Amino acid sequence: MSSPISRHRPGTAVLPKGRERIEAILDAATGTLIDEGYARLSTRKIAARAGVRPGHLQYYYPTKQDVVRGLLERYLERATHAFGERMASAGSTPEGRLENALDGILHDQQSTESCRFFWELWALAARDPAVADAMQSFYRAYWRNLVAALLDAGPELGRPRAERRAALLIAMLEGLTLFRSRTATRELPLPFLERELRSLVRKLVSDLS
Amino acid sequence: MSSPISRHRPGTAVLPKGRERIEAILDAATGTLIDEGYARLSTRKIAARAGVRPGHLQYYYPTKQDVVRGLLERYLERATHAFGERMASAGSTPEGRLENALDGILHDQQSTESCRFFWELWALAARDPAVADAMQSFYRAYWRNLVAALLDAGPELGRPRAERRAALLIAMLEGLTLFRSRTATRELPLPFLERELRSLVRKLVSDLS
DNA sequence: TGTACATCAGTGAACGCGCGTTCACTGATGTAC
DNA sequence: TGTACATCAGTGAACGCGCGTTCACTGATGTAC
Repeated sequence: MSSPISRHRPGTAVLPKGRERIEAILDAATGTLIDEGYARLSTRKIAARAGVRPGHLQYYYPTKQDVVRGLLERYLERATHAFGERMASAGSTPEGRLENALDGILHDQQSTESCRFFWELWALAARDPAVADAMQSFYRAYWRNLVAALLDAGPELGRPRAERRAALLIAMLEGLTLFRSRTATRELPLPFLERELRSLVRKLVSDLS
Repeated sequence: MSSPISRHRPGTAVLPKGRERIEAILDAATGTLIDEGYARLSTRKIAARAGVRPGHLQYYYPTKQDVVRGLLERYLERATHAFGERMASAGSTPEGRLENALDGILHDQQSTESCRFFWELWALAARDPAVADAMQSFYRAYWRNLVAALLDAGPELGRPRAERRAALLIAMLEGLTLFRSRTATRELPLPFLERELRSLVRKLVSDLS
């Protein structure tokens, strides 16, 4: 859960009203980060968007850095949770579960917002150790889930190979975000790319060479 | 070549001294972008680093946006050129050339600076259409080169399939930058990842399914 | 149930700062005759 | 070769602005008795 550092004492109580404010602030911060990027993100904009006075923001988050860390924590927690749910549900075969997970990831990527959000985070992680830590633990969870899914679908792979392939798969999926929007080339339509990706995943699960 | 917009008239001449200044300014801007990120990049820092007065910067680049576009143009031109050279040289077999290109890319990724630079660019491209355009034409060139290399090494692939696989390969390579530094998980050592990547590339070249 | 008090939530003015950019100006360099 | 002039390069002060944060303060809400 998001744990703001209050103005007065770190362990101070937060009433329902306060909890709502915190959510509003993190929503506003996330929205502004996505809409305008970190370079244009300011505490005053966040405050305005959250319907709060500039000075009041400091009551919940003493510094700008704290807000960013707060929103990051909340976002990644939710993402990790959603991913776990997706993997757990929709049982059927192991291969089917893997496909499900893939569907979910690719679906998330369709939103420009979530792509933008991660692009900002990658840049941010290079500057702020706390962001880097959060990202790392997010990717670790992501990776472990994928390793498990690969091993489930192809137990004969062996753990080391599954671990490497899961990492490559994540790299590819993250890199694919660049082919959304206009960053990378758009000469080849995404649906074809996705089909090729799925067949590649099938290879990653079965090929032992 | 970098084409600055002078203060007085767009088509104005640039003397040797001016050309040196421009290089110094772009060097300073690139360095600051890498060291501090776009969020902390300021014209005054660039000017200071380039050994130029704040007001003088505007003589060569009227706005901050112009400097950024200038440095981007220069950087991507150089990168494209270097990549082309690498592909052209070191003849031997088509497979060998592909390996060479791969070596070059992976080698570049070893520098934290170049990773950081691209992370900034991805975030930036989402905000500035000019940056997005530059990135897109860069990736298009990159992609075309890779398609040619794949077809060279495995003509039986056919162009459409080679195009898709080249795109996936680029996505994976770009995504791999996240496994450098601390952004993604570091539990599995990179050399192993790279070995797996190379064997995957061999599959991409030969597998027709 | 009413009162007193501690705690939580919110306000408004102000601070000092670095920013991007402008502008009138001076100096240096090239060019034409 | 010397001079006059156009052009290029560089200076320094100043502008208005939005920023992150502080602080003394007020209002609202919960809690103990």
